[in-house]
Amino acid sequence: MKIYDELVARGLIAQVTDEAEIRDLINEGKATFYIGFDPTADSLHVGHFMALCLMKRLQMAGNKPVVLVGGGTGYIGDPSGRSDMRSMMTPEVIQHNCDCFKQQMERFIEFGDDKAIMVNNADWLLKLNYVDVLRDVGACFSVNNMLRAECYKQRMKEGLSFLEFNYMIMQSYDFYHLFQHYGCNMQFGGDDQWSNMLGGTELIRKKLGKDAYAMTITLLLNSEGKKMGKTANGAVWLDPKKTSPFDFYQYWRNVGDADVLKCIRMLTFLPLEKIDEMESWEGAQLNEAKEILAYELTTLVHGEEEAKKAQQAAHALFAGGNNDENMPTTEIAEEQLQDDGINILNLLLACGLVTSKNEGRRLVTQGGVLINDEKVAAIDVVITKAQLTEGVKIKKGKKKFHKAVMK
RNA sequence: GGAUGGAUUCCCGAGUGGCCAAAGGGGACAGACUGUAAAUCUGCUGCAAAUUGCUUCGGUGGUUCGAAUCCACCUCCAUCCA
Repeated sequence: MKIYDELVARGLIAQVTDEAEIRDLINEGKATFYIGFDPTADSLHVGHFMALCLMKRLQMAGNKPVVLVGGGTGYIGDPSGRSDMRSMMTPEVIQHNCDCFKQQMERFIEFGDDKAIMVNNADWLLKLNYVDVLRDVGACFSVNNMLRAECYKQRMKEGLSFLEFNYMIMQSYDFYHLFQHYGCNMQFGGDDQWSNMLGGTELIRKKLGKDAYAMTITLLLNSEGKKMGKTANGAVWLDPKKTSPFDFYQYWRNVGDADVLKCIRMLTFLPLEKIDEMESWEGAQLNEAKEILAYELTTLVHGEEEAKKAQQAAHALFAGGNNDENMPTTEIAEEQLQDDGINILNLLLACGLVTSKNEGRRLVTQGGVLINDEKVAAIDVVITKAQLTEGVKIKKGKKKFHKAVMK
């Protein structure tokens, strides 16, 4: 099966400008394609992960990836799919984020002279002269058309600044620039980028009279139609310091039944035949599929060793074992004790399991805290120094485990 | 530049002088049921201390015994007019 058909079979492709052309191009490894990443944080997250995988797949098929970090567009902020204006980032922050991105990407994509390259649009965007740009590319854009673009629809109701309105133009300019200087003939991106990407192909056609192509990746939505990779605490990060491999593993281990197969298909590199076999699994059997999903993805992002550790830790905790080797641990210092013990609320707080004593109080009252597998009955329970020296296992709710020991 | 409306606790959204830590919904969290799923039901949702104190309703001042609520100024946003 050729790469294009594989992408289709995996459900990765959302929209394309010209299917026949694109199929030939990437099947024959003749595409030089770019994907843009806006440096809005100091780590990539699951949303970017799909794009990285896609780049990897295309690279394996002989195509040349161009990673574009939005050091320049970061100054503007993409209004697509946002309901409010992004707070402006300082140049220092943008630069720092770009650097972090680069480090993380090197895990996934092979960079090198004839392989993938990374560029930063700050290198050309920041030098632009306003009037020149207006004359040069501004003339090619119809405001009427831009206003019709899906990415601005929502913001038309809530207010859209001129700054953000220009995001599409900057992104289009990027494509135009890459087309000319790097022979980049194709752009990939999330489906929410569709109109921005079309802006680029239009610009290239108008300025150069040549065809360039665009293709969007299906957004990874769960069965409720929400973007995956987001939790209440924010995104699921690829940086192990921001989302531990265990938490990363658990995120995928806990996806809904309806979403497992879709995730496996879209995100893992397992052969399609194997995935098709899983299609018939149902009920509790899907738990197996979830483990496969979690293991595969953790391996891709954090390496096999970390994936194994995470899986073992999960088995130990949920399958009733007592192995607490890989449990997150907090060390309690002598001065945190009072009369050779620590109150349960203070302990929860010290371990970062609650953000306030009130929250801890609620939790304990509702029976949500277990120490060494025994329910904590009252808020005035004290954990003794002797217990802490042994190490205590704290269970918060159903899925959060933590260990506390004396320093 | 002018007119009008608006800014409330994580989000949406009530509240228009004391009974307001602030209705209702969503989300989050916890419990029951389960398969570390979904659905459902229950509880819970500012901070601290035993029924009390402290901080909160865009910002700064003011009126009042008492302000989310009234007044002044400021900031930001939307709609209409230019």
